[in-house]
Amino acid sequence: MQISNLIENIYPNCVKMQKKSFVKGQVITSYMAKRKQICILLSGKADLIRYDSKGNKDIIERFSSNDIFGETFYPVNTNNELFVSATENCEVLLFLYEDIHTKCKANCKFHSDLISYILELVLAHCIQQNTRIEILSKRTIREKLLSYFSILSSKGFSKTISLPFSLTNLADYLSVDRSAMMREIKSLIDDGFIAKEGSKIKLLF
Amino acid sequence: MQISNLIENIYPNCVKMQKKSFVKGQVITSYMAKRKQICILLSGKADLIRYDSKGNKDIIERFSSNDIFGETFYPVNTNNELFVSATENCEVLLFLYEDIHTKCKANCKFHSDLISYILELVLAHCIQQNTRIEILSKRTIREKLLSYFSILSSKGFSKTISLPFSLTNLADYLSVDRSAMMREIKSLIDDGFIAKEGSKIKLLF
DNA sequence: ACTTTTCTGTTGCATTTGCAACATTTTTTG
DNA sequence: CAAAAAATGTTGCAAATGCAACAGAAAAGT
Repeated sequence: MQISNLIENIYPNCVKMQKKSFVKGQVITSYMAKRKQICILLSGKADLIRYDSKGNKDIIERFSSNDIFGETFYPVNTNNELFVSATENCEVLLFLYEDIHTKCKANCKFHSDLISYILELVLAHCIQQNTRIEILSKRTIREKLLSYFSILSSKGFSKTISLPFSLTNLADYLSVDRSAMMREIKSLIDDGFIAKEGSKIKLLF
Repeated sequence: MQISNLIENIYPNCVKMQKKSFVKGQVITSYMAKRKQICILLSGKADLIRYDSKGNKDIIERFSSNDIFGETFYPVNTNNELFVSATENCEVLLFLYEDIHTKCKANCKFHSDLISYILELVLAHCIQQNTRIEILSKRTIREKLLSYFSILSSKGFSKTISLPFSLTNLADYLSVDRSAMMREIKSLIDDGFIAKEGSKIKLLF
C-alpha cells in the first residue's frame, strides 16, 4: 500500500489530515494529556524529548521514515512535558485518533484503507518495541550486545553486520554507559566472540 | 465497544475466528515464522515462553484479560521456539491477520468495527510497552523502582500504592536480581524515600 | 490439617558498571 | 580550508549489581 496514494485521495474529503514540513531543529509536536494525536513521519528524522526535573535533555525515542508516533502511543501526564523535535528536515502527516476511529459518513474505501495502513505501521512499531525490551531485559552489557548483534545478524542473514548507528547511539539504545560498553566490546574481541573492522562486526559464534 | 457483541455478530459470517478455551498448563499457541496469528485473551492469564540454548525457561511476557498477542507482534525466527502457555484457565479468540486485513466482500460494519477494536487493543499494548521501556532504560535499580512507583502513583492519583504483583515478579518486570532489588528497597526506606507496610508502599517525595 | 511450594528477607563476595576525565580521530559546518 | 563539534578509544576508581546460599513466613494444594 502506498501512503502517498492514500493521502492524496483521502485528504481533504473524509479525514482531517495535515501534511506539514519541518526544518531541522523545529518542534513537530508537543504531547498533550487529553488529545490523541497520531503522526506519521514520511521523511526525515526526529527525536521524542523530555527535560527531566534537573533540566537534563532526555531522548526517549528516535524516529525515522515510516515511524508512527504521537501521544496516542505514549503515556502522558500533565506533569511531564514531552515533545518531538526534528533532527533533520521532516515531512509529517498529522491527524487525530478520533477522526479515523469514528467512521466517515460514506464508510469510504480510503478511510478503511487508512485504518489498515495505520494498523500495519503500529504492528511494525510493536515488533521494534518488543525487540528493544528483549534486549534491555538482559542483565549484563555483554548479553545486551550479543543479543543485539544476533538479532541484526539474523535480520541480515549474515554473520557480518554493519551497525545502523554510531557506537554512542548504540550505548543509548542499550541504555548503558558508553565507556563501559566500549570496554565490553574490547573484551568480546579478546574472548574471541566477535571481530571488528571499523563499523563492521563479524560474529564468531 | 463490547468484544462479546462483536464476536457473536461477526462469527462465522465474515472473519474466520475461533473462540477456544484452555485449561491451566495447556499450550495456547506456538509462534510460527510465516504465519501472522493474532490472539485476544478474553479471560485468564498466560505467559509467552522460550527455552534458551541451555534449556532454561524464559518468561518473555505475561498476558491477562484483554491483552493481545501472537506472532504478528513479536519478531519470530525459525531458530527460536516461542509459545504461549496458560497459567490459569483461559478463553482466547484466535484469527489470522490477513483475514481481518483483507476486507470482506460485504465491507460489513462488524468487520470495520473489529479492526477499530483491534487497533484500540494494540494501542493500549503500545503504551504498556513504552512504559516498560522507559523503566528498563533507567541505569540503576533505585531509578527503576522510583520511576515504576511514580508511574503507579500517578495512575492511581495517590501517594500510596499497592503493587499489582509479587516482589519476585516485580524484579522480573524490572529485569533485575531479586535480592539486589530487596536490598535497594530497604535502602530507599532508610533514606526516607518510601515507607512500606506489607504490599502497600507510600511515596514520601 | 498437613505438606509442599512460593514468596520474602538477608548477607558476603566477586564482578560488573557507571562516572569522570582525558587524548585522539573523524565528521560537520561556516 | 580552518574551526568546531561529534564520535571513538582508554583508564582508575568507587559504587552498584548479580550470584549463591540460606532461613523464616505466607500461600496453595491435597
